[in-house]
Amino acid sequence: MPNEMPKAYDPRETEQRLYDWWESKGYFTPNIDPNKKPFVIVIPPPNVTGELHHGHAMFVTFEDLLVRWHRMMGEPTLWLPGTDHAGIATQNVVEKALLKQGTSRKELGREEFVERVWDWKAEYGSIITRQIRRMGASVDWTRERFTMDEQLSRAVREAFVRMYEKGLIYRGPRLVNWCPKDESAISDLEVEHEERQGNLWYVKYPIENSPNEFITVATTRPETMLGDTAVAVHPDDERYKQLIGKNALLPELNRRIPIIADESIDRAFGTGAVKVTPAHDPNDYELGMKHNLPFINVMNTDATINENGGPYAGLDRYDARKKIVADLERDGLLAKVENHTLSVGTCQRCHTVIEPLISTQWFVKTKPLAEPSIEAVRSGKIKIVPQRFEKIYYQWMENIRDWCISRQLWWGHRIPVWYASDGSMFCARDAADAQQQAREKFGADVKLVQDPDVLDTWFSSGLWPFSTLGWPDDTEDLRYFYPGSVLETGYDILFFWVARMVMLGIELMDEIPFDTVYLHGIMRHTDGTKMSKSDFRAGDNPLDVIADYSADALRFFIVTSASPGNDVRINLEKIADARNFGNKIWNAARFVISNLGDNLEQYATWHKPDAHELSLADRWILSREHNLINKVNDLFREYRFNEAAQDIYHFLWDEYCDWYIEASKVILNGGDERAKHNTRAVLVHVLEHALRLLHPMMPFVTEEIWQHLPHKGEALIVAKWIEGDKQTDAESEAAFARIMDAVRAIRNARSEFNVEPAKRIAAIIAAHEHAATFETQRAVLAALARLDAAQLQIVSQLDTKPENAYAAILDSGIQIYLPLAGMLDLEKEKKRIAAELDKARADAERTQAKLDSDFSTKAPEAVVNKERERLNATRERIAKLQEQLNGMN
RNA sequence: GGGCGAGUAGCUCAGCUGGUCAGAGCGCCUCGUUUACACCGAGGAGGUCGCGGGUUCGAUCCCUGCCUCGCCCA
Repeated sequence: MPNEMPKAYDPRETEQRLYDWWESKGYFTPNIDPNKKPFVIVIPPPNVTGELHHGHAMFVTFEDLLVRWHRMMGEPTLWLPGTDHAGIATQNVVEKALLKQGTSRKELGREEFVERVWDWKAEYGSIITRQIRRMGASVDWTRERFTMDEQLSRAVREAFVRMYEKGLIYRGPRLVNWCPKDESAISDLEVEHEERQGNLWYVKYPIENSPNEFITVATTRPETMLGDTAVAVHPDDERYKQLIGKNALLPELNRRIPIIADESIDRAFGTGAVKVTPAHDPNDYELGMKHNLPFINVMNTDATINENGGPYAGLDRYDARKKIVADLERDGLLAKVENHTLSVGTCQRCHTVIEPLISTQWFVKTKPLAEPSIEAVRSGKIKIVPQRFEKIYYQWMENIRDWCISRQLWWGHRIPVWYASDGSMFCARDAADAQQQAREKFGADVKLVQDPDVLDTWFSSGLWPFSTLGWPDDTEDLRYFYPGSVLETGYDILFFWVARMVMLGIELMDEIPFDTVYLHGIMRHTDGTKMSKSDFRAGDNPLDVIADYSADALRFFIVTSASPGNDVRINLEKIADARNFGNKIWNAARFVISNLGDNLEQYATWHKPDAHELSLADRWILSREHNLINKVNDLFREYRFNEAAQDIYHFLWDEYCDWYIEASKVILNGGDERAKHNTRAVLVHVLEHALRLLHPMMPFVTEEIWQHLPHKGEALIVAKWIEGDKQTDAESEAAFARIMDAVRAIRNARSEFNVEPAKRIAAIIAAHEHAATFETQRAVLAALARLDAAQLQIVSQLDTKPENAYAAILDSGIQIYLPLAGMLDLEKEKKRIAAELDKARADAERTQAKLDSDFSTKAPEAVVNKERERLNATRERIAKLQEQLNGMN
């Protein structure tokens, strides 16, 4: 098996097979060990509205990375999957689908409609879980949940009842955001504000008993005039002072309304006088409360004008607007019309312009919940990463308003409140309990009717970190896995979801739901638009990208492209590059395995040979590997996964493949069996360690390669993570860096002079104090720079300069001569050397000036020393360049 | 009105607590059938790090003002 590695890695076959294998082995399910602290993430449950897009791939990528990392560290790791019923959103998509089928929600009736939604949920729920599997998510499917599961629904009722009994949930008429299309209230958060072009109409309101006198008000919504119950001006406004206390006559309806004064009126807006419509505007609502004005609702739930609108009753709000404006104009009461940009609120789900409407709804009193939630972050008990989101969190929490949680929808958790015919209200965990309460009150059984409304989806999502673990029951899972560890999600649902979980977790569990919030950015199309389920475009489905490039490639692209908290644009070229990377390490592994000989098993365990038994390249790559391990550990802990990914990429591609493997060929093709053995061991060991570091990002290709490599243990997914406490070997790194410099210089010259790639050339290297080391690397130099080993001279000093030779003088002062007789143009060479000399001199001068300045007294000693050393090296190089130039004259 | 983020090579973007940091990938140019890989290898060109001040021995990275774009909240 191990040696049967095809030339190109085939992810299509591999990924599916490995996922099934992992799952069947039970690796995704944690073992509850009371002696260990578990690592817990609950999935942000995707809405069952439709298929997942790349934005979901983003959370899968980061959460799976965290989870695989912690699992490898030996922590009992739970990543709990599930989906959200997404009340209003799902109801909307199903309604749209019904419309296409020529029917409608209302035509079907509540029961039949809800059944259709369950069908929808079944279909898309399974598509979603299939998508999550294909992305490689190591979630514990044995604990999969849905927000409308019976147990989770019980949690919702329990939470409602407890909070109701505590006075944290109340019911009452308030001005709410009303969506006329959904015919439901929505919360403040579900209103999206957008700038639109509109008009400002100036309307003349006649003054009572003064037929030729008017007060002109400016309004952006003339139709609400029907509900006006006052005109307001600023108390100090000289223009209107004499009118305060008088009455105006509402045009067209001829209602008598008072002219009142209030400090909040902006004298600069319009005419400085405004109409007051307490039942249809948030500011006017406040004014109405303050001045005890009547509240006249002029609209039906579908935004048509109701009977209070007199002659306009029955008209749609915009038709009414047109007619009212026309009538005003006819009556000479329209002073003027201006263009005006205004901000309108629209429904997040259906983009209908929302209508502020007075309606009896259920609310959560949020202040008492927000206070401890603010404190949880302020005290550091909850950490938000990146930290800048903490400020945003505070701003929202500190200005929080009560949360309207009732929805006039059919899909969702019914509000657990029952009414008797006299209006008495019974909040209960179930119908029987409500009946019992009623019996106690009335002394007899009475007919009860349950509140027809359902709860805001986010109310149940807010319970997700504990409802999924069995709450309100006292389960083993709840005791062991709550509170969770990290809550990972997009910053766009910080308020909708994260804040609510914190509030409800603290309130109902008396404990924060997680200690870290990691927020990632938004996935965007190439044109910068946000991906969304409601605007699903071709190419948005991760499965399509996975089919073309592999899940590993998609994931690695996401990890490398998403710097913490920043948005990402989907980029197929980068995904292709990530796929190429997988192929690259696949082929590196093929090389390694094919060079191990027959007894592979001896390389399954790493025994580090004594340093003197290792080649310079061996020591170098081991040190580089240790450096990588330390860095990746640091970066992982700081959630800087993109930087860790870049580091692993460059380590494997540039250092391991381009340099170490190439250097190892010298030994592998040589005759020193002992050295061969050691190099093989290093090749396996370093690759195996790198695979462990990479596994959380590219789980499939790493596992597949790992299974081919000699290894101890059953699977990479449960192999031990490598902690970052590794010693590095600065001396070997510097020594090999000089070899690399020499090779690069020779390659550069070869390229510059168009030396045939296959041609082996002669070289003289004056390596000074490094001559002995260079001598040991003779074969490596010859192989990598394609030198003729027989004509490679390594000396410490050169008595006479070779004639007609290309000269390269490295930063380290090492001189390299390539006898490229016949190819060299002496004059050109002089110019080249002279140019280098100029550059070096300028550099030295700059450094000297720096050292002569306050720099040397004020900068830290280490920094100053570094500059000094640099200056010395540059000076040595200058001397050698000068010498070279002199010799050419 | 308040707040946040972005403006770095042709493109897409990295750059941690200020000290070779001016980087990556792609694209571009020149070479290449070297027995892991053309989903590859070698070499190369390319940027006054939005603009103006300031702090500092030293700023892409800190402060301030401005411009452009995006987002959130009211």
